[in-house]
Amino acid sequence: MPHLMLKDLPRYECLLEAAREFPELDPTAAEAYLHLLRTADDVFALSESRLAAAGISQGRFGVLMLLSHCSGPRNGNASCATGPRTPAELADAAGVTRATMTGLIDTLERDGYVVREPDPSDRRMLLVRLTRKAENFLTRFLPIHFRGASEVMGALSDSERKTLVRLLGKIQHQLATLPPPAPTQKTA
Amino acid sequence: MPHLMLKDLPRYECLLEAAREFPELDPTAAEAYLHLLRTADDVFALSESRLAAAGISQGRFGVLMLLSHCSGPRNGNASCATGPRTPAELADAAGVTRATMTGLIDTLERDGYVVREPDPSDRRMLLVRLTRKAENFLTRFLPIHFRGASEVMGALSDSERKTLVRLLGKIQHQLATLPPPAPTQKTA
DNA sequence: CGAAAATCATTAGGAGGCTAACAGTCAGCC
DNA sequence: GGCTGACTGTTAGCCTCCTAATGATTTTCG
Repeated sequence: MPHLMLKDLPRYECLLEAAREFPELDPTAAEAYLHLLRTADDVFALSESRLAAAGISQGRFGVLMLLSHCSGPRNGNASCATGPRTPAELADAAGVTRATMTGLIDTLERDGYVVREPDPSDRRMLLVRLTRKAENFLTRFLPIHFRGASEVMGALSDSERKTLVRLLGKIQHQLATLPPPAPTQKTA
Repeated sequence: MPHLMLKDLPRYECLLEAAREFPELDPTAAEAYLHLLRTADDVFALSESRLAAAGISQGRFGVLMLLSHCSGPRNGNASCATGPRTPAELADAAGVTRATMTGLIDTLERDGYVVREPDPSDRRMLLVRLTRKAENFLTRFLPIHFRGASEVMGALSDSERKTLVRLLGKIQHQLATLPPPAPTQKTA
């Protein structure tokens, strides 16, 4: 659900002009910043529209993906081992709250994609399982999804992709070092 | 309000493994694709948390930004000329529906950041205007906002920023050439 | 002139986020 | 054996986004 606002990015001259008023505005930084958000938003929107055409939302699709690579036969591969099964594990893996995951599972269960089953060993817990319908959906849709990603990234060569990943990695690393924001003081 | 799901990106070996099952999955494309969405989501989340600390949401902030560079004195610069004034113009500029803009203006007006005024020349229309409170807010917050963007992009040198913008531009161009998705057929 | 079409902003209802509070269940520790 | 605390999933209420339908107004054109 992209909502970046600012559909049309300001042109570089506008950034330069704004920088005269705000010395904190670094034009090249702002340009890269806005392009990053804008491009990712467009990519996200395309993915979402494809999912919507298939009748599912990003959030729900994410849950199906998380469940898919654990409901199949266990592969011994340690790197891609058992996935989440309980609502709490799904929430942690997806990066949303448990309340949100409850809502997602509600709609997925209503639409017949998953079922909740009690955990025999701990009555507090539930186990979420994909239905046949969900497996059929994934079998049908995942090729479309992967092909879509390949098409988007088809604009870049292999070395360009590596460069992009490297630059994004630097940004990620920078994000990890930045302190969390404190509440803005009302009075100067 | 980022909700990318997939908090932890799959490792490259997992992509390779998945590619054995799905020939449509191009591992380097998927890697770049996921990193792009993930990084932008993190950047967006940081920005949102700073805005939340200042007591405003991304959507509302976007509206204030759109209104800010038009309510001031008219500069003759054609590149940064008059901004939107009516709810419909704001919705178009922001890339949201008019109904959504109505809701945003509702809360902004409730909180005293904007006022609605009737358009004297067309009684269907309204003019949205920033209040003194909103201008004070922007004066106080924009430096924080710009500094935040600079900090994030501080991870990259000037040439790296140029490279990033260039690669993102290629992706944007590719997006523009891709056809819009058709509804997924239920039957193969 | 007057009816049809277009455009305006809004409302209603749904989805997916969040926080906070809740009842049920398990584990530990006197 | 029975508290206490930690953990489970859920509920309730709020926010922002969407689509679709509505009423009011302007514009267009026969």
